[in-house]
Amino acid sequence: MDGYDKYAFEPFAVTVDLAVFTIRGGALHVLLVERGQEPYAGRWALPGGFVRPDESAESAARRELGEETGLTDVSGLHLEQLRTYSEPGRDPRMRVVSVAFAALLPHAPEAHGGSDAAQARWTPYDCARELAFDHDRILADARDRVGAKLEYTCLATAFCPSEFTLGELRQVYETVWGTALDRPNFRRKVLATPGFVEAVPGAARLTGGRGKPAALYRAGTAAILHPPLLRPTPEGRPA
Amino acid sequence: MDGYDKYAFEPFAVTVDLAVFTIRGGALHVLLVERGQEPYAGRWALPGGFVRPDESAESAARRELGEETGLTDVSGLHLEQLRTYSEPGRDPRMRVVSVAFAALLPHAPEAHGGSDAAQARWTPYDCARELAFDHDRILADARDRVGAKLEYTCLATAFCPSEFTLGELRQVYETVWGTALDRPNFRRKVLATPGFVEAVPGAARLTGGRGKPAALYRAGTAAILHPPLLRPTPEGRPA
DNA sequence: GCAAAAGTGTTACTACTACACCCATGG
DNA sequence: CCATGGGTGTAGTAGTAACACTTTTGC
Repeated sequence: MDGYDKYAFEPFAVTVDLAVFTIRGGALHVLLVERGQEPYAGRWALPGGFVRPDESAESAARRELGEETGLTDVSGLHLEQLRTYSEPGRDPRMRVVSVAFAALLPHAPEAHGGSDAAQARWTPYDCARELAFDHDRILADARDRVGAKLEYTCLATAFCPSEFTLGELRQVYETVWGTALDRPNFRRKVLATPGFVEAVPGAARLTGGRGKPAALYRAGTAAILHPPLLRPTPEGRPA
Repeated sequence: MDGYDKYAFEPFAVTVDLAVFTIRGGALHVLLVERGQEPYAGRWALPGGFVRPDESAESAARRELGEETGLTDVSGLHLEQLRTYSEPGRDPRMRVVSVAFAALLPHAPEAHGGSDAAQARWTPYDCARELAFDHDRILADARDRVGAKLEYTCLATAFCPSEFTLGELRQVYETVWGTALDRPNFRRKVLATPGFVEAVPGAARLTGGRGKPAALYRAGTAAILHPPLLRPTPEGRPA
């Protein structure tokens, strides 16, 4: 098993697949591209592409993210490796091993084709069904991971613009988790966690057109949330 | 980026690397193999090998686990995908992308060469330094992941034999985390979590030669631990 | 008896839950 | 004025931390 022979095994292709999430109109959206060729021609799929010989999977994912979203600067965006999908039959043509990533975007630029001709579109998560390859599963895994990470990390700010209200931050949780949170308790929890958010002095903004203007905050420097912000136990869990 | 051409890119080799943990004498140990050839000849490395054309990375990892440990049945052992390492220069000879896994073994069978000739040895985690390739980093990542998963899953029972005492289970936490836990509180926490452990009626065992015989338990059916069993905040964390 | 490990009890405190309530703004 | 969303207060409770204490074994 230790003999490295470049030709001892059938070559593998290595790709990256991206689950790019954003929140639009109170619903979780994911970026999909329409496939132009077989297999799965005409079907929607997660954006992605080959890892080039001179780059890591992380570099490839960030490059693809820029190409697909059309954003000029993707260096600050949160990009997280999920896991690698390697079942032998997952691509009918050849052996393709895919490293999956999740990305979180604050504001949704209208999707466009990017550098290649493929059509790209923001799709509500619940409508993203019957994707090409095993992308249904990758997408579901990505959402699970993002939801879990909201509990014990400060990841939620990655969905928000540089300045945001606590109501917008709470909407991130409610949208990803699909549950309502108690507003006063959420506020206290966030403010009691040092480094989660920092206030923008004096700034305020109206959110829904009505109501009291809300104070603005920026993302803090902390990365983990301790103690965690546990989602309400839906029912299936013990305790 | 969507043109699948098997020869458009330099071929990648795909391997698995395994961080196999066990607990021996109150210390966390990891299984290492000695490399017989360049590069890194004579250095210690994590066990692993190529993914074959007809198997997934998970299958390859379980196959390698059986070969390296000499265990006849590895089907029930906990095996968890960590992440994939794909930096271009991580193997000096060719482009190797490696999917890393962590495995947890209850009792430590004396290591032996396994099916191939390489020497294998259980090494205390703290002595596993200067490994081949980027295995230092993989090993550190594996330990971090296992430590984190002890907090919110029932994974700790994977380190224990089929019947174990609560003292042994507590030692798992203390060994992996490197901190002491309050014995009475740990006991209550574990027993208060439905499905974590189930009592073996009437059974008892002496643990340290002295002391009161401890009741025996088996691993339960629950997988997640809710609420989590948080490790004592070392200092670096907020709150 | 003494040391060691298992097991039980108790108190104080943290953190969260579920509300009621007030404030500021647009219509 | 009312509806809407932001912000504050507070009592009850679940869960944890930090002990003291008893029990059962080997030496």
